[in-house]
Amino acid sequence: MARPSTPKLSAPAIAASALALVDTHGEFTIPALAKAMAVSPSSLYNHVSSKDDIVELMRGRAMGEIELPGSDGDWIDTLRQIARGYMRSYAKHPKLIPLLTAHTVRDEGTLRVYDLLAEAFRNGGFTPGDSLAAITVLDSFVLGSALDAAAPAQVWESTEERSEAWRAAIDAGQGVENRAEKTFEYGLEILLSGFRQQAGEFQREALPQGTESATTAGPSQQKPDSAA
Amino acid sequence: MARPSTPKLSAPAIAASALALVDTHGEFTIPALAKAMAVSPSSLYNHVSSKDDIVELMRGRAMGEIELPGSDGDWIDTLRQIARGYMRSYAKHPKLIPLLTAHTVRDEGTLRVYDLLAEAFRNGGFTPGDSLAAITVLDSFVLGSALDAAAPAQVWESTEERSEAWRAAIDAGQGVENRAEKTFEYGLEILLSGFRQQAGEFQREALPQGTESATTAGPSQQKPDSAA
DNA sequence: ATAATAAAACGAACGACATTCATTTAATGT
DNA sequence: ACATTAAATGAATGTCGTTCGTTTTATTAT
Repeated sequence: MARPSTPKLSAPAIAASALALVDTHGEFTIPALAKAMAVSPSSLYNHVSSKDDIVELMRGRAMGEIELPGSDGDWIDTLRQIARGYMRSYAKHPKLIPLLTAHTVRDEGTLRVYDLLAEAFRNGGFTPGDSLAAITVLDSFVLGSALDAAAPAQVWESTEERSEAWRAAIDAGQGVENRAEKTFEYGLEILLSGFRQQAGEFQREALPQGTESATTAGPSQQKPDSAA
Repeated sequence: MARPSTPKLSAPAIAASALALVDTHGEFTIPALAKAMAVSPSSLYNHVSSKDDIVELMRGRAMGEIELPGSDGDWIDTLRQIARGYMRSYAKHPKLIPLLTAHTVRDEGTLRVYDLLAEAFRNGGFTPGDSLAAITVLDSFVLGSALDAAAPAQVWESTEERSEAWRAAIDAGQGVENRAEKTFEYGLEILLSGFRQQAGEFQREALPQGTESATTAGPSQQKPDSAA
């Protein structure tokens, strides 16, 4: 076959098929992808420059589904929504994550997330240096959570030869709905509480006396206050 | 060459050479490893059953350097020491991490860490269910931090076309000594504070006073679920 | 001591993979 | 209409992970 009337391939189509392949089989290979698209392997290179390129396209596609909040609301709310959207984008394609971690980020949509995070922390009164640290912490947690959620058959199955406390924990986790998501929310609230507290300390330092005015950029949000 | 008087290979030696290769080149391949050991590629299979097997050996070697605390001290201190040791083991071999994330944990030394974590949280008064959530959160953060530290050329370089707040944060981070390590400590303390606070709430709930017995198990965290 | 067995190296070979290139044919622009 | 570009192809290349049969040497049992 030579050039067809209607093109069989395109960069987005390749990304979509590759993502579907990864979602089902956990890995993808050029021959397999070509077969899935009913095409010759070499044909792919008319639209894509390398396999890594395809991985980067998949990242963009997975991240494209994220809903980013405006910067109008409370900065903590903004952080929470970004982190959730980020995490959910990953959670939709668990098998993709190990591929992404081996490669450098180039996707514009992904980089845009860091802009919003930086602005949110600045709104919370963080210095640029503290913002970087906080962004890194949040990013690390989201990435780690995604990885953890992507490895279901990992540690969580091997109760052989393990401690009593560990087996009890595993047993308690059996049959819980959306455990990964709930766990993520749990850790996220801890981090947000820490950020909020730090922001409060900024304000206290800035004031002439030790008064706790919660009025300006207020810690308006309540602590998660578990079980009450 | 046939069987030599003194064996040129052994599983530990292969792991060591492979780890050295990964540390320097960021990747390793059977031919490259064989060449580094002055040996034929097929010879490796007399001591190792697959490439994944070698990866698992590398994990054990990297984790073997961890110093695990006894369970005598304060449970928060125990958690801190475990997390630090875990993180440092990873930090010594940053290039190794992307390889590990693609594979399931089998190494006994690594699994032992989860035993200690479970015991520490139980000592802190955590229910098994809450222990599992907390362990997962801590594990995710450590893993994500290690990944973040392993990707130096990642996001942190591209200040092109980014927001003002982001560029300011990046600038503030330039030239900081041990930024990754400091950032890890920062996030770790936030998490430990959250755990400590939750443990305090356990105790308060356990008191006979104004009891409002709420939830029984699970990551007793409720979504504050923001609007917008 | 000698014979049998297992261990440790090797080279050759296989199948899979990522990628390149020359070639063919169709669409597009002037 | 005609030149140029785009999109597919098959063939070919080099690498990689792995298996197998072979050879030589240690080790073990008798």
